[in-house]
Amino acid sequence: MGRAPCCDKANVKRGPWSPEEDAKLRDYIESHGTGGNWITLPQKASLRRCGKSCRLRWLNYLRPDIKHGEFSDMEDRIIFNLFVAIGSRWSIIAAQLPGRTDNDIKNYWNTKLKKKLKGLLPNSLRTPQPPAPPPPPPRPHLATPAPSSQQLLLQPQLLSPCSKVYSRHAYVSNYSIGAAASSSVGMVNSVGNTRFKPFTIKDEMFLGFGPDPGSFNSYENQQMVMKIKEEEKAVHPHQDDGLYFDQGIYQWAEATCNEVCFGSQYDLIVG
DNA sequence: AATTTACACAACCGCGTCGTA
DNA sequence: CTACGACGCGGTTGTGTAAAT
Repeated sequence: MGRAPCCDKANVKRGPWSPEEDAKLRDYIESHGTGGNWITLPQKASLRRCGKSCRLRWLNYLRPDIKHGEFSDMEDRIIFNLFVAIGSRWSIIAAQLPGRTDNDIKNYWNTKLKKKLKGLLPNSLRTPQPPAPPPPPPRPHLATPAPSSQQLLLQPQLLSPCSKVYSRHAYVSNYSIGAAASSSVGMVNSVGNTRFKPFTIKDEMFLGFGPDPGSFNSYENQQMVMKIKEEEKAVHPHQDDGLYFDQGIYQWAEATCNEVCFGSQYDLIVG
């Protein structure tokens, strides 16, 4: 016994929407709203379409605030960074890109961005994965050497407690994330409200995440971020902590980065 | 010019979740 | 507590079009 279909498929039109159907749906929603019930909407709007199809058409195409056209470099980075951090959670990623839909981003990722990323990875790290290389030498300027991503992959116990946020994708890919959410936990729990500032990273950069000093993982890094935070606070006394952090880190990253790069090899530091 | 292939994106499908009776 | 309906999400498929042969 399968699930009952959501509509009578025999009496419902499928396939591409005509301009007339678009106009009917748009007119109806603009004058009546969705009424909170997509199932009954097509009948009310005199459309021979499934309610689900109407919902999709409206949300992904007809909504007035939809942004069509090319993705910007900044949008590319946000998508890339979030995908590495949280995987294929398209709706969450879309929440960070005003005017873009989850479907749009998913298509864009599958058709373009994935290839773009693949082109940027060194041959040795493209799928299938080769045998594990020897671990990189410890970073000289860290008080305590951070585990390499390879080590993290092999020793998953090292990932707690913050691994919930910067998920397995980061370690498995052996590639960096360059995203700072205002709170590493908030990013997952209340992503809709999270200020998100993307930036690119380079090999020599060491980043901690989150405005809470406890989430940093090297003393030097913590000091650096706290310093930036204080400076930001002096300049923008009316903004809250999360924003100081994001702006400060962003500026720091910009100042440290000489060139823009995706997927630069990088040892992810887990707080 | 005709055909094939590759690509982009719109649309569908099925499942999980949530709210409600 | 349970059943049911509706919604939302992510994976997959379908379709139109441009590029290549």
